[in-house]
Amino acid sequence: MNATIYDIAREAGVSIATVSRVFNNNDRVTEKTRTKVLSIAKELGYHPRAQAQSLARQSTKIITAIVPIISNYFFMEVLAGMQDELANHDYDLHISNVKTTEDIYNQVEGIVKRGMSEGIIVISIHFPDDKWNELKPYDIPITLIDEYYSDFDSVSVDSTEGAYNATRFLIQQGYGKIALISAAFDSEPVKERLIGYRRALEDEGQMVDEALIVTGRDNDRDGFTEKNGYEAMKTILNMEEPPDACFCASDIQALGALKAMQDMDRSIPIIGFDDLSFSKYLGLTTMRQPMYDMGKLAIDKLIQRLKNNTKELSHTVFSPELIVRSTTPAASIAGKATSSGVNKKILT
Amino acid sequence: MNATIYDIAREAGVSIATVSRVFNNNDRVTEKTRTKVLSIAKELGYHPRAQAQSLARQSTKIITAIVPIISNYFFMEVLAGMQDELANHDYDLHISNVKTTEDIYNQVEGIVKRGMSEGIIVISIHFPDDKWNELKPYDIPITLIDEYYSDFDSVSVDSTEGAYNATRFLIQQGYGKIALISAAFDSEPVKERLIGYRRALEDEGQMVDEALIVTGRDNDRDGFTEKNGYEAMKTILNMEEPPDACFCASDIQALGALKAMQDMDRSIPIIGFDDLSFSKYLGLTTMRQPMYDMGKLAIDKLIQRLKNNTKELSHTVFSPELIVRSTTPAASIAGKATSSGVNKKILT
DNA sequence: CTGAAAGCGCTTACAG
DNA sequence: CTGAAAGCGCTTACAG
Repeated sequence: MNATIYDIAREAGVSIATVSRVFNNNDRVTEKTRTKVLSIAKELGYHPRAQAQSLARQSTKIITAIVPIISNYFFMEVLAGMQDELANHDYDLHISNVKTTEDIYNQVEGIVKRGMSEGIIVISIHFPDDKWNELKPYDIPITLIDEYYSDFDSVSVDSTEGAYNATRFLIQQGYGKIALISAAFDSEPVKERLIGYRRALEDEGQMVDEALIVTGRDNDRDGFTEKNGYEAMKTILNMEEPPDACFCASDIQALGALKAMQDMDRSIPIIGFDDLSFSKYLGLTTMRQPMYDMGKLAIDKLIQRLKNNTKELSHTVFSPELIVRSTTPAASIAGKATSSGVNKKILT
Repeated sequence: MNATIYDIAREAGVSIATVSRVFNNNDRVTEKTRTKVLSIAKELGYHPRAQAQSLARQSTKIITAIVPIISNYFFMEVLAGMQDELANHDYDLHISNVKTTEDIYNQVEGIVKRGMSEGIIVISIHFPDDKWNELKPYDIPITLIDEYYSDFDSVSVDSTEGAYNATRFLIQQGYGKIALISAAFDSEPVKERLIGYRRALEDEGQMVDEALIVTGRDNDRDGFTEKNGYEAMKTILNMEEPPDACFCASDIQALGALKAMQDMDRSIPIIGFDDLSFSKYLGLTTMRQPMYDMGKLAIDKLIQRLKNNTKELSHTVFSPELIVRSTTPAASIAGKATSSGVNKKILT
């Protein structure tokens, strides 16, 4: 069952060039020859070997996605979008995940150098400009997701704006003292969300109370875990003077925070960030990142560039969209029962 | 920056064989030669091309995972386990997803034939035995996840047993009339769960009431969606004589079902199936599938076989573990308030 | 329409 | 320790 083009050629009484042409749908082959080759190929279970084609064609038809870790809802949704878009094109998807415990740049560079793929999508990896710059000479198209660098195509979300709007929304709903559940402080999106949070408060003439910026102890996945949110909310609810409402850096943490409220039988309004597929079913108000679309668009951009490397750079920055659900009732009505079953009680 | 082994050899004044040996850590190279080659390689940004190595070595160092669709929590957790285990080995992960709208077998066979990888993991794809048998002659190790075929290594979960125990648990908790929220009836795991559900009722001397077996209209992802569960639960709660409790074929549907209960401000005990990472934070009682471990184990088995193809076949069948949380209080106390905030009211 | 031959970038016995 | 050469399985000008 490991027939090669030579076996087919011999059996069919043609040259290997002809066999190759048949499999490449080259029209300069008689129908008769084609039929014969195909039937023999089928008989012998022949199929062109991917690596040999890649080498001879100098093109691998593979796109590599580099991700820091796979078990994360954000990546999953992005990946889903990538897969769906890829289905429309003649490329295979290869996934390389880099260990965040080792030098990330070296790992990324290694993947780029190996030349396994024709194009690369880097998801949620943050480098200073000079590092990205070092990657340019390899001359392989790179598209960034959740990151910006001037010389590569990119698609990202304005986290600062999202955090700003989330915080303002809470203020508009009538809440004065707003906490922030943060994730790892050295995470790039977290930094941006912190800026938006601070800016919103400042624009309202409020002093930022650093004690109100909390995060859980769990630092797995940069703190973007249910557990982290759970711990953070416990901290918040145990404060001497708890806040009136809370902006949470991610939906997954918000889920943990919601559970903490239930366990303590208390509740404060909360808004998340992401809009994961299950958030709708949690009644969670959140700032939506179009993750699936980001994945699709990134593949689209990369493939466009693969076709035409001279096309101008394209940077797309999505604005997170406010999705109001039931975890953020207006302060004026917050004392009353809500149908969500979540905000049963508002702390005073 | 597209230096090849020839460029390095020329610059270093050695043969390409020597350069190759340096990069393969062959010890029959003088330290001096090695150092020189390495420094020139670094200077020229050289790195062995993956495809060329694969072709020459007749080994690709790639494992392909074939999945029907990626945006599914089950796959995501399995994939996470695979990635983590793979990190301990010298293999790259390639992901091919097959379209369920086209002939799945042909797609799988095509992937196998292309010879891109040395080993294949097939996740949640179900074929009759003769189809799996057709794949044997290709002589590439295949490990099945969530499926069983006698001649390939496999790791799966006993869905029937899980459903049986879930149903019995509900009965033991004191509920008499138990509904089943099913997903697509032609899905293999769903079929098995249905069997377990029926068997449990029969063992209790109950007639199976077909009207109590419902599913939502949403048939995306075989019906394993929040939406499907939401719809199904609405149907259930709108019955003339609603059931006392409900076994749900998946946690993701259970999440939708929980939301339906909230929206209708009613509630019945519910048990799910999967134990997704967020289920804990929903307080959802469920039958746990060790998805992450399944992924790890599958990679482990595949790599063992890659090392020694004569080792005997290994089939692992996990038993789902009952995880009791707050959505399934005993009937005797169900009327009282629970701290979960979910079972606020039990239908009578 | 078809074939002979070079080339893709490596690895690896075989000699020395 | 090192090199010359064959080979991995294809593709693709170049001729005819």
